[in-house]
Amino acid sequence: MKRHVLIYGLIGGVLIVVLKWTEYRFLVFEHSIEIYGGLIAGTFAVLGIWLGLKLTGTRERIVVKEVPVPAGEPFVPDESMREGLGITPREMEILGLIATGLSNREIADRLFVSENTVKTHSSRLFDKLGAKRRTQAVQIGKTARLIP
Amino acid sequence: MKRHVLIYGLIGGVLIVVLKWTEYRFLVFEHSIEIYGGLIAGTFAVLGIWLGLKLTGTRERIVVKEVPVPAGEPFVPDESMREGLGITPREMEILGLIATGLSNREIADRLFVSENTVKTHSSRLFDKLGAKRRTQAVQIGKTARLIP
DNA sequence: TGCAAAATCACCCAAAAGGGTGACGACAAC
DNA sequence: GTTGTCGTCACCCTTTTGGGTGATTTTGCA
Repeated sequence: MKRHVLIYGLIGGVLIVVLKWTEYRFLVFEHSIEIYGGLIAGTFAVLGIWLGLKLTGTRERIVVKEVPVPAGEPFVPDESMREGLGITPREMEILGLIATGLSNREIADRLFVSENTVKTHSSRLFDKLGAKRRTQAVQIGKTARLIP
Repeated sequence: MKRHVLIYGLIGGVLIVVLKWTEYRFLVFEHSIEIYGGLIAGTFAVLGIWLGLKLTGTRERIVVKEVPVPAGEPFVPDESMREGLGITPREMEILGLIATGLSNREIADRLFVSENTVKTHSSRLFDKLGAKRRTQAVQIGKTARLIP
């Protein structure tokens, strides 16, 4: 996003030069004020549109939607299943955080450990679950009742 | 969407008249070319930004509010939610396959399309869901009742 | 029947994820 | 005390993902 502002400033600088040139070229010597005005109007309109488009990259409208959710048991992780697979508590923790859609970096920050640590944990976790990807690990963990 | 362009043109026409007026009012009699140019530049930049803002469709960001409901139903994907987010059927299909833990390559093979196609589908899907990762997309899709 | 949306694919680049290996301290069990 | 598990971290290398851009074809609907 900072790049855009920079580019905008640069283009602005170039424009000043161009406009200064056109000023003496068309205005002073031929006095064609209409061309000058049109030029400025056109370029700035285009520039404005572009800026506006760039600026609205993150414009979102919040829509609150009520969603029915199955009420009932608050879910308890299957401890015996966890033990059976030889998954350590820490690995379970990582699995839960993976399931919420966090990246390794974010998990590392949340648990105050290094990203490498998270990676070894998840690596061993995937191995124990027989998963090749984190999405698969989540899927398996879900069917195994390790996570809700 | 076309209305905006029309309005833009109309305003442009009005502006030309106004500018013509200011030209004789301020420019010819006082020769303040800088003010004239600045005026045009400013107005058109603002106009352009406004147009750009109008042109970009507002993106909807779902905020799910969970409401407890008697559990038991075999799950039906929330069509209104899908439409509301502007997610296409094909993208839904990809979301479902992602949720099962498949890689892009595997999804591509299953749907008989190229991996690139799957990537663009998932890319747009993540954009619409406001997800940065596939695991997050799955999580969001789940809470939005798009997938079981 | 013509336009807009959807679906398809390619290419490049950067970031994230995953695999493999090795290492070190803490702690419990034996 | 030795052994084993657990949690921690590093480094390297490959694969996977994701972002961005651009283009073409299909198709559904006005």
